[in-house]
Amino acid sequence: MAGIVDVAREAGVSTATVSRALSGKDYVSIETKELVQSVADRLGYVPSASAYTLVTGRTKNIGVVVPYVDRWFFSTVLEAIDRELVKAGYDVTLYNLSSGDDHRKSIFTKSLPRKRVDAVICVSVKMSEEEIAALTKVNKPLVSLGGLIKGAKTIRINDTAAGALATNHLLSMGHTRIAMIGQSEASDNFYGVFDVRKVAYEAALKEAGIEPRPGWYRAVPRYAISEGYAAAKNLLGDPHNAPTAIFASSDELAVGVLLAAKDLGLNVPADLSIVGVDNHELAEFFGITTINQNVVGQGELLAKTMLDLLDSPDHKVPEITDWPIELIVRSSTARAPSQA
Amino acid sequence: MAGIVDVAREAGVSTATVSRALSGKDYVSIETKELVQSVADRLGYVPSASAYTLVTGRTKNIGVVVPYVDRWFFSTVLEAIDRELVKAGYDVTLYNLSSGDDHRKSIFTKSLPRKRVDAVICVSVKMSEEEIAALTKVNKPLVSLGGLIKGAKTIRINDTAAGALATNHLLSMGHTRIAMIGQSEASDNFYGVFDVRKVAYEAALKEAGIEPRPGWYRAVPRYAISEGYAAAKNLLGDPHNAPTAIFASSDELAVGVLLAAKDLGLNVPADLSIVGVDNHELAEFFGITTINQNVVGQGELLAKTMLDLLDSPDHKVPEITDWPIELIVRSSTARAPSQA
DNA sequence: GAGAGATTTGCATACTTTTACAGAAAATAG
DNA sequence: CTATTTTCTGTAAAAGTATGCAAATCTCTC
Repeated sequence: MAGIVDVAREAGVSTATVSRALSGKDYVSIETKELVQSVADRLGYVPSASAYTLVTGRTKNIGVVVPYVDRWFFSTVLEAIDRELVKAGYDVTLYNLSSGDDHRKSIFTKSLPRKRVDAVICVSVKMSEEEIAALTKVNKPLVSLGGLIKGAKTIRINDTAAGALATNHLLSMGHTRIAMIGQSEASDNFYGVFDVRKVAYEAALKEAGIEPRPGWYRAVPRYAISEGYAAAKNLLGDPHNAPTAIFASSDELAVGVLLAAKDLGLNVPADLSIVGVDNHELAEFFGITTINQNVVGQGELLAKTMLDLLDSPDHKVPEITDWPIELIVRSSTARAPSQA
Repeated sequence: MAGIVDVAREAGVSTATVSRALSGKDYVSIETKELVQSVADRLGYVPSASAYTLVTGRTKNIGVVVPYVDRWFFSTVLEAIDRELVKAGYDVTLYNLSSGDDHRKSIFTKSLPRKRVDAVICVSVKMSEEEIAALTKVNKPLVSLGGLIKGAKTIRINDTAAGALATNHLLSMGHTRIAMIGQSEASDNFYGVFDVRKVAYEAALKEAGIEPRPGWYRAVPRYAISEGYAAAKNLLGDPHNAPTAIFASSDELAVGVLLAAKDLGLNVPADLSIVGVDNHELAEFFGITTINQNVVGQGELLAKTMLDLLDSPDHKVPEITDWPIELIVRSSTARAPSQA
């Protein structure tokens, strides 16, 4: 457990010189620098992070708040964020909201403001007014992905555009019987997109002169293959009154739809067109037409935005950045079957 | 930015009393306690983590090292670990080795020893001798999942038993033409199980008097549906010389095998039996016979073991704990087809 | 009422590092 | 060769909290 005084004594210099030699950001002769360096190595000296933080106020640590970590979107974006931050010399501590509501409070009132982190990144978390206030009060940079946090820089995809893009793609191919599977507002943690995409889907239908049928929107609690499968089985159950196209709010749901269709003997895309969202790895494998939202890219931009903010806190970043989306057409969509 | 001195002044007591009142672990009258509490609340005082750490030596923070975070096993186990640690009042900082090799070194030589964490948990990471030495030198509790780290408490499933269990299940149903798909040693980070399970599979075959065919073991770089699909297409390509059963080293691979079989017009389990490993959510959905390793349970035990160690460092924990596994028979395995 | 014990508080120190300040030595300019 | 600037190093003062020690108050008991 060698401290800075040990290496100072051993090297025959003051602790100030040791500090300067190792940080390398001030005048120090080349010889002493090398001497100190070698002594530090020999003693296995590593500066104490807490002392560093106490005196500088910087932690070199960023908090990342997520609703879950064991779901595709979040683990993927977390990986991307981590990679960027780590490149810049930051550690990341994880604040997982799914660990329980009682814990949630302590995250926002204790952990986050406790000078543990230099900044916080929120990924699709729904926060209360007080929580936002608690965070902004301590005056830490705050950027957010997806969720809408007043006063924080936010990056998101335009879910209205996404819903319209998917629906219009199907409409343009002659479909009029279009159903949708989206996420229900199941969790307090997750800033879901359930509503926005649904509204866009319905608006696009109306624009085309089609009245949306209430029974053709299905809300599922999670983006999982099994959920998409069950919902699709339901939607497609009655062959005489089934949609010819399904817009699934995630690719995992879309895969479930595809499998359900196969099990029902339906031909995709001849009998049923499917479009998903995400450009998940599975979408490529199953040939599913999807809306690419490049989750990794979003995570990287998020992290870079945060680093910018950290470098120059006064640097004005636009409040909301819309991340581009694009339709990727694969083999799960085709023209609507001619009305038999 | 109220400090302890501010609340002390405001409450008309000493900082020592404030500290004791808020920590609640020493004599302090009920009135002063409440007074201090209310003043602290009013001022929005939260103790500085770095000052606390500096004086106590404890960080209330645990480092978790993973090879990746965006893969099922790791995000699942991470979620479980986090939940347990958070319950006990610890934060977790994430050290993701996939962020690059240059960064990897700094994790083990800088971040981890820098008194940032009270302990470290390693999940299936392959570590060099020096890395282990660097960690044990700083004398921090270290527990490991899966990987084999000399001197650290390790929890793992017995992969030899897993390989034997799967293979024997197939043998017991009369299969003699059994192939296997496993993970290749692709990554420097990941302490893979490729070898152990393969050896067990071959041993079980030999024990049954069957000589394993080299071409019937396929190594894939990742546990992904697409990889399993491709490997299976390959294995099953020649109908006259195809296996009647495939042991896939993960359920995701097994799903890929299942889909490949379907595409080839094979009936599962009549024509082909499949057994996976993990008891992944998908295994239940697809009805795949698998070896349940209860990843969540492993993560929880891992975290609890760590907490035990933190409470009583001298408390002897067995070096290696074998986590129980069990065969879950579903509809993907059946007796071997009678030799036509 | 006195002594023993329990309870309550304050004083002062320690934890480890960075950095402003100042002074000394070396380099450069005129 | 002096005056100025640049380079180098040390001294000392923070940063914010926990805690050992001592002093003071209170509660009993005999």
